[in-house]
Amino acid sequence: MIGYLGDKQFSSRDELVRYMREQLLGKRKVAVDAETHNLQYTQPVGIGIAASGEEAFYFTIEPELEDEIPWKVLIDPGVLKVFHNALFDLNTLIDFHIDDTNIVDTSTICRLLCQPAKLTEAVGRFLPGMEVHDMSEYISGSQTTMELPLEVLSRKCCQDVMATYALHEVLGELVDQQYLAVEMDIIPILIGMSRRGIGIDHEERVRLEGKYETDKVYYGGLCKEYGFNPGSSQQVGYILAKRNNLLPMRRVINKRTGKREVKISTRAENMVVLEDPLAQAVLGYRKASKILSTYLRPMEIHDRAYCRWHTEARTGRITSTRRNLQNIPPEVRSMYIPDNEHFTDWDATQIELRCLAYISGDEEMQEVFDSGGDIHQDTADFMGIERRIAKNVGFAMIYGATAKTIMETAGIQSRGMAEQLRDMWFDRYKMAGLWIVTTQEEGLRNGMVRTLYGRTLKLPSLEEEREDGIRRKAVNYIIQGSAAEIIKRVMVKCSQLPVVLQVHDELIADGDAAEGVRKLDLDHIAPFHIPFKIRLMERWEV
DNA sequence: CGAAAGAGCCC
DNA sequence: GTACGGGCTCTTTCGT
Repeated sequence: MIGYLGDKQFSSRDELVRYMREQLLGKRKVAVDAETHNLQYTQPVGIGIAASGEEAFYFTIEPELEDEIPWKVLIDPGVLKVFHNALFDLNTLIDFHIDDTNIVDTSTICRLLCQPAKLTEAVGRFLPGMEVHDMSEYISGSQTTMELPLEVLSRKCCQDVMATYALHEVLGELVDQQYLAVEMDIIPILIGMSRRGIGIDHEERVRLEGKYETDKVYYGGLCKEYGFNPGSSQQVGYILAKRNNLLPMRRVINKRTGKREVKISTRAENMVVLEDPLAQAVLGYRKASKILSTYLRPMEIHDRAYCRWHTEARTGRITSTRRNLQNIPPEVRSMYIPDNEHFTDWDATQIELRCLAYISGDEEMQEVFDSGGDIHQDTADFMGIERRIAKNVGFAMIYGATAKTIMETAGIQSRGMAEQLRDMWFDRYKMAGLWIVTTQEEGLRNGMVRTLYGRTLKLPSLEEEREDGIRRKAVNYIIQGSAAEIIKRVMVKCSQLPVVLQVHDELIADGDAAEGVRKLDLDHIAPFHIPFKIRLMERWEV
């Protein structure tokens, strides 16, 4: 079936096909949207194509695929294909071998412009008068698009592509084209990673499950003897309080009931210091059950590990979802195995502090990095403290931590001591310190900051967040966002390698890619030096 | 049943 | 009297 939305009338299908041929073939740019069975990724049921903001065509996808026109257009690298959320559409259309080199994505453009990325919202803002609808207006919950009358789906899809086309006309030129190109190059890479997945050694998985199951049963049994569920922080809090353990209390207003409540915090950081063996049992239980329920059990039903990659993090970071593979604890990494004997791992060493050194223009810090020194050791030597603590202070600076949190995370006795450490850090790295302060002020004034490559990151407003929170974000967004965009450029440069995983400052490829990585000269990808540490391993190691 | 809260895993 | 940036997922709890 072919659908049409526009102001033409056709007396026959042949006439429509003829017209469509005229309108679509030979165009340099079209907007595309795929409709799927449901809101999860599945098979596409139809695609919409528009070569203008005024009319669009809809093709149902049938087994015979008799209509060759959409595919002729979509496989052509000479045609710019505009999507709104290309990551989704290209993934659903993967079996049709759509060209993915000449694409652009209006949702990414919206995000780069700090505008709402949802199609209905973006259209509402930039194309008032254009009609688009959210799928939720048509279907709810478990319903599928299949249950919609064809005409309704066709009309909706046509409206979406027309809007996407128009949105690109309006916004396309407003963003930095080079920056946009990197974002677009990332999309096929992420799809490739999503589809490739990672091998699982199920024998190893079973071994690990046995180990943590034993722990869980043991600690769980201990708690059961005392009649409470260690999985319930509420029960844990009451029991431990009754046994005279000192834990922090929080007075909080329950959002649902509006009543004031006192809550006992049973977080691990609060409980490790307790003498009570029951507290330690709870911690043992939590550790084991976390690893079982989040990292081991869910893999039982899967041959390989797959996740979906996204680019919507506020700082421009890439994230992994639907079985997050970016937070696998070292304890269970051994169950991930390569398809080709090895994994090759390369990571950008201390990329965030290097960003800070470069962006702030801090010469002391740059000097340490340029001479191949160890920044944390340098800090430690200057301050006369352990490296571990110096490292903590360094991170605290990037995160904008207060003296109190430095004290807690670095395990320092007094608050005064933590303040002293922070002051010494400012003294050692004067420019960086100055930059942090001025960045906070500018962030507060402008409501946004800019990264290394010029991406604008919006900060929360004073209505949404306290001033000190905004100050911290101003600094951190620049550092984290800049590191993220460097890594994205690295990924694009590594696009010929079989990369299976990205963990923020680290990439992992299947097989021995060490030589391939070395050849790419990644150390000079940014305007400053970033050494990449390359490792070859037989399974995912720590 | 779903949302919120609390916890804990990663960089 | 004062919460460290960005993520994701799991379990419990509680109101509907």
